[in-house]
Amino acid sequence: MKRTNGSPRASVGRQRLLETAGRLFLRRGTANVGINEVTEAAGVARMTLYNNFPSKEALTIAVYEQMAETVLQALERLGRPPTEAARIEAIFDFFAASAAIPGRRGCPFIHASLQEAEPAGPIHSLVAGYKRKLRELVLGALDAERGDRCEVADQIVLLLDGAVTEAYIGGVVDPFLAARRAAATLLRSR
Amino acid sequence: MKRTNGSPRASVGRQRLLETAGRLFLRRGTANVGINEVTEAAGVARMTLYNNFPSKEALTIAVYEQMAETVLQALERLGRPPTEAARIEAIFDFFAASAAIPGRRGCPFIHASLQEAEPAGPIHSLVAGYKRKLRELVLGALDAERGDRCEVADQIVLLLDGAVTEAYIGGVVDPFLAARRAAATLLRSR
DNA sequence: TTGGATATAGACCGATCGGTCTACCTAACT
DNA sequence: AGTTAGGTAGACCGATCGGTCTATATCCAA
Repeated sequence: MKRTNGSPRASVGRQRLLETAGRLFLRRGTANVGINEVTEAAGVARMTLYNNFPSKEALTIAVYEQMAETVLQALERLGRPPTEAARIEAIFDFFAASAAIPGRRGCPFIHASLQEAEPAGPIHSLVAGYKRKLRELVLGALDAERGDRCEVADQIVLLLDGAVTEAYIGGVVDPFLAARRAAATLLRSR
Repeated sequence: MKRTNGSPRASVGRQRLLETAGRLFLRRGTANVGINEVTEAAGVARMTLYNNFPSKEALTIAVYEQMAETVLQALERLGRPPTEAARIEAIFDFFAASAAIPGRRGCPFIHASLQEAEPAGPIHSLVAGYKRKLRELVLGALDAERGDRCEVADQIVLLLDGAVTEAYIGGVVDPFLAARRAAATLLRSR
């Protein structure tokens, strides 16, 4: 066999497929990107996809699982600035930079969920889990003594969702400016 | 001819198609609902669709144009409660009720935009226009003397977007409660 | 060197899609 | 009564999709 040691799952083709599919799905949506396009862009044979994933749906799920891990890890790597306001600002910085990348279509996870035909299913569960973890992360960035921590965390998540969405849609001129100022006001008025 | 008076465009089949397609598109997305399903559900022949619209895309645009008109008219029909706070509350009531309808998948316009393969195009323009008009409507509900009207309007739109989205995703337990309280705080801290 | 697992290109399949065409029916106006 | 526009049912078309199969090439380990 080719590799005696190391997980056979960690093939180079598999990782290339995950990265390429992720990039294409982000820009056009899971349903609008075909198997042929993914494999060709990844420089991989179509059979390599089906040797690593049982179906396109399985590839899709793996793509967004990895993407969620990557995003949450990047957020944790922001560290812990000394003040609550700075910690929240850093989170807004992260998502503002992310939303500004050309080709972005709002939150990639919401995009994935809205591409599905049915509202339930593994992708929807994955996205719900990601958003809950994001909320936990925001909660952890708030001062522990704060009595309204939970509500403020919810509110900041809503502002993030709204800002990322409007950065794509364009109904609000500078959504991240508005969202940051709103968050600052909410933090101040404890 | 069948009808000498009245616009021939206002055919019964055309309106049935718009309503049926709107209902199906809302629940499953424009790309996940086929022409056959729309015409069968509308109780209309496939040719009736193509006698009233040049293509599925044209039907889709007409559906969301009518939907935007309907939503904005319903919001204007909320009237003008005496206080600013009550006017904003009424808007949140409207969207909370709308988001609670079974089968809803967040904002229907964002859903439509994210179903498209490409980020530009008529649907995206339509959605951007709708969101701008929504922002204008919120702006009009704020006290005229308020110096921070524009920013607060932006912020409330972000909260609405976030709440409608999370009502679908489920990452926040009671998104409209959090959004209302955030809006109240922002209004108070002028 | 050889055996065996992996990757490759590409033909192939059935299903579905948007869209067209045709033949027929119905019902209102002259 | 006859004309005619609009609606209907359904066969049909080309394109695309996800997925399978096969024959060939590659390369590591024994």
